[in-house]
Amino acid sequence: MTGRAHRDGASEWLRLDRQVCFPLYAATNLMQRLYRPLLAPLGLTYSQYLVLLVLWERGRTHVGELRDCLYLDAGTITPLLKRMEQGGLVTRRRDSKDERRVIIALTPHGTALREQAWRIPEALAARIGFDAAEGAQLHDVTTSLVERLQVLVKQ
Amino acid sequence: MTGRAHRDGASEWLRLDRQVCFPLYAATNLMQRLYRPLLAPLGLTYSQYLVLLVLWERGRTHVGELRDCLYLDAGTITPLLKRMEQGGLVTRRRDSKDERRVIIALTPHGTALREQAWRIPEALAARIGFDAAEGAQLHDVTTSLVERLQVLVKQ
DNA sequence: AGCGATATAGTTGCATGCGATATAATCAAG
DNA sequence: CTTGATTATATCGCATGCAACTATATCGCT
Repeated sequence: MTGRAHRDGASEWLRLDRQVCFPLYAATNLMQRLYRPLLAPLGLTYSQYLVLLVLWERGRTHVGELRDCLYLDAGTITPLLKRMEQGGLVTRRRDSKDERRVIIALTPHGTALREQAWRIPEALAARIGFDAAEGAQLHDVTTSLVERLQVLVKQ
Repeated sequence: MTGRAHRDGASEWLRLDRQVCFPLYAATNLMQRLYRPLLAPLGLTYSQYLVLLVLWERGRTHVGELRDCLYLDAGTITPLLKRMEQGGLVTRRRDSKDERRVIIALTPHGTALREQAWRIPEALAARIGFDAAEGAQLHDVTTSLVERLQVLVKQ
């Protein structure tokens, strides 16, 4: 492979508008910027909101389950849950059946937020103005990408 | 609207597997986890790599142009560029034509990294194993989302 | 020239997000 | 029963990412 071939390869592969991952990255940043003013009145960040989505469905879980559900690292989820405990959203206590585990459960305040939160995704969908087909396509493409990436990250 | 209707609405809108933004968020995190071990040998983070993509195309720019290209905030891009200057990747100097601006240019080291970087997107595409159609669909869907979100974030 | 408005970067404070490492509890093989 | 391996969280250091605010330079209007 010649130096010239390297440069030609670079021209193709290194163009910003050819990157698949960059619009994903940009969309995620912009999306969180749209969520922020909607979640701030509830005292929530986007990742805290995701934790609550899981808890509102399951009632209670443990740290590892949240980590797996949200595709996060242990070093991310533990401080996140401690901040949510400080904020009165969840409780953390060791599982008496297995003292390695920590059970995460909703406080009354965390439970009550559900009644205010359910309007947020609706409001956002309306604001973005997706029609059903576009929204479904985006959902399906990104969900299948997550499934594929998850396997690769685990090796 | 009754309390019962609220809860029914919540059941639909607040399910994690119905969220459009969550798989976007998860895919971005996983994707950066895949990039990290490829970029670490070059001493780069993902956002630093994106800055270099722009500079390899344009040669030199100023801070605001990078901020706009990458859809980042001023509070993100300035410290990022200072770290890249510390790392010997770029230079920062005031524009003599307009002292408000700061010109960002590549150092020889930053320029030379292009010869090692061009294999990264290729390697990643191969690793993820997208066929051309899937990759194109993902690119198009997320790119059009970015365009739409960009308008909303600017108000 | 003078001055208020605008544009461009920088600064501060806070919340992620992750790799590497540490700690404690449970499991498993003998 | 004991001891090494495994599992479940926690901790630490570093790099983002953003809102709010600040400082400086340029522009526009008179």
